[in-house]
Amino acid sequence: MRAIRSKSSLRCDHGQRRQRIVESLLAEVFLGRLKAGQHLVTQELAERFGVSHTPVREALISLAGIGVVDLLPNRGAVVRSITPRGAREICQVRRALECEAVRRACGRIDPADLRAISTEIRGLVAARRPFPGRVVEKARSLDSRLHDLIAGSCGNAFLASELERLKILFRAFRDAAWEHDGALNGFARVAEEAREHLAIVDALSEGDRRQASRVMSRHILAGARYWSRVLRGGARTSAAPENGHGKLNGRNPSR
Amino acid sequence: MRAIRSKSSLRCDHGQRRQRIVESLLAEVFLGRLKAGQHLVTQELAERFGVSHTPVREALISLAGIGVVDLLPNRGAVVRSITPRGAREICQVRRALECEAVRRACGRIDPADLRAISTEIRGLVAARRPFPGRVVEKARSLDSRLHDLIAGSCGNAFLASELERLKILFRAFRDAAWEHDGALNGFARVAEEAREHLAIVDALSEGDRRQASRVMSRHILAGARYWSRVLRGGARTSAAPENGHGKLNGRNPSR
DNA sequence: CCACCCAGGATTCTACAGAATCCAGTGGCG
DNA sequence: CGCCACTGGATTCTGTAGAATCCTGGGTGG
Repeated sequence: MRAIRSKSSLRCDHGQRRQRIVESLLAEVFLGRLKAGQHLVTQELAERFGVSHTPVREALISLAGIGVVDLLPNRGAVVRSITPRGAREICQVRRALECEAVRRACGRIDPADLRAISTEIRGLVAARRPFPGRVVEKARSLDSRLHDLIAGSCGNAFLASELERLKILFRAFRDAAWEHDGALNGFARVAEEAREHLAIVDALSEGDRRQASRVMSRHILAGARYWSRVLRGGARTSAAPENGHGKLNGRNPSR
Repeated sequence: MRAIRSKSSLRCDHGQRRQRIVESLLAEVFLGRLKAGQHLVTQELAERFGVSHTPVREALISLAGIGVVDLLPNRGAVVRSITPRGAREICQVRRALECEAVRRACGRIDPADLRAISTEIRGLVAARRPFPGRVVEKARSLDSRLHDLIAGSCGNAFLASELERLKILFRAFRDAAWEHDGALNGFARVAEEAREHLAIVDALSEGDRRQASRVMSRHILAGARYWSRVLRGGARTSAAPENGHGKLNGRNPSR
């Protein structure tokens, strides 16, 4: 049975299956294909991914560690509800940490990196007409790069890893919002975001911690407001109320 | 083979073994029995806990999610080094989040709870002579209760769960510090801590967010300074330099 | 209404394959 | 002659699969 599987296929993803499954499931949650409250059945997932149930289970444990699913003893995993309230809560935490990071990064970032990213942001704003799809993609990538630069330069590796974790949870809302919104308000938001990014970069360039923290705070809150507005205006709420019938009582979460 | 094991022991914790192992390992890390850099071997742990290696693997994945161990692909788990730098980093993150929490908790906490905890703190300070051991224990419990009260009242469940996670990591330093310090500077710190706690409670009672955040920040930093001082002054550094020659050979048995 | 039973699924156990490390023996070089 | 790099096998550990065991929830009959 194992001989049937080609050796090369085993070699190439040995030790990576759990991670691959984690990423696939994350993507599905973020794309809304797996809705909040949905019961994740080990065996189904195993068949779908073409592996046995053990790595699936381990992937679910990892996801529970990240906070994407809840693990109920002897009953399996359910996708954690992403309520508007939960989104707000995550944004608040992220705001606190991003502000801390940007304060600490002040004066530590290589000015050349700042200039480079500043140039790119300006270029993005200037050239956003011809290829709208690409522009959105580029905007995401720039946002990610700026935040990574700050996290990486804040001199606190633990803080950086926490921000990375939050970014994963964050993408859930961002991508869901983009999907709902399409190109409706997206451009306005891209432009707004670019302005916020420039303000952050400027504050960093001048070494003004207080200002950097302030504009970062505004940036996170503006993003949160935009996403929440789009999602509320959209067709669905991304929350699943049907698991509220009192049975999944909080055995203390296994993480 | 399985018939030898008594059925009752199997039945009583089925579905909880992973959790039990996680907690045991956490306790051992915190008590210093498992030192930073130490290699955790699946099979040994399985034998020690009387289970197979699957739940042990899953427990290690959970611990990696918390951040207590590092999972190296194909090489297993090692207890994450607790360097002075890492401790400082965690403290910085915790400070940011505790300040955020206390700001949000301002005006939301039941005044009766505040009065009760305030009374207990004063009682602790007054009565700290007769039973020194008990006093330290009580001080820990009070600290924990105050922070839990704030986290639980900040109106942000996600923030509360993040703080809970940090508290777990935190205990590593705190308990290590207590162990080193014994009763040397402990009483001074207990008294100091009590004053800080009272300041926090007072600020909360008055609904002064800015002040609450300020004293909370000072409280966290003072604790960090105390622990770092004790650990530096103590006999060992709580980091394991002996595996620094790049090999990480797991020859030393894990006990 | 309560006790019992059954199906579905979660958890754990056992066995085995792949990968990394370790160690001794060998040969080259100063 | 002694020391170091390299190589081959042996060992140990991790990762995966399939089977066995156990738990939960719902249905059924008294």
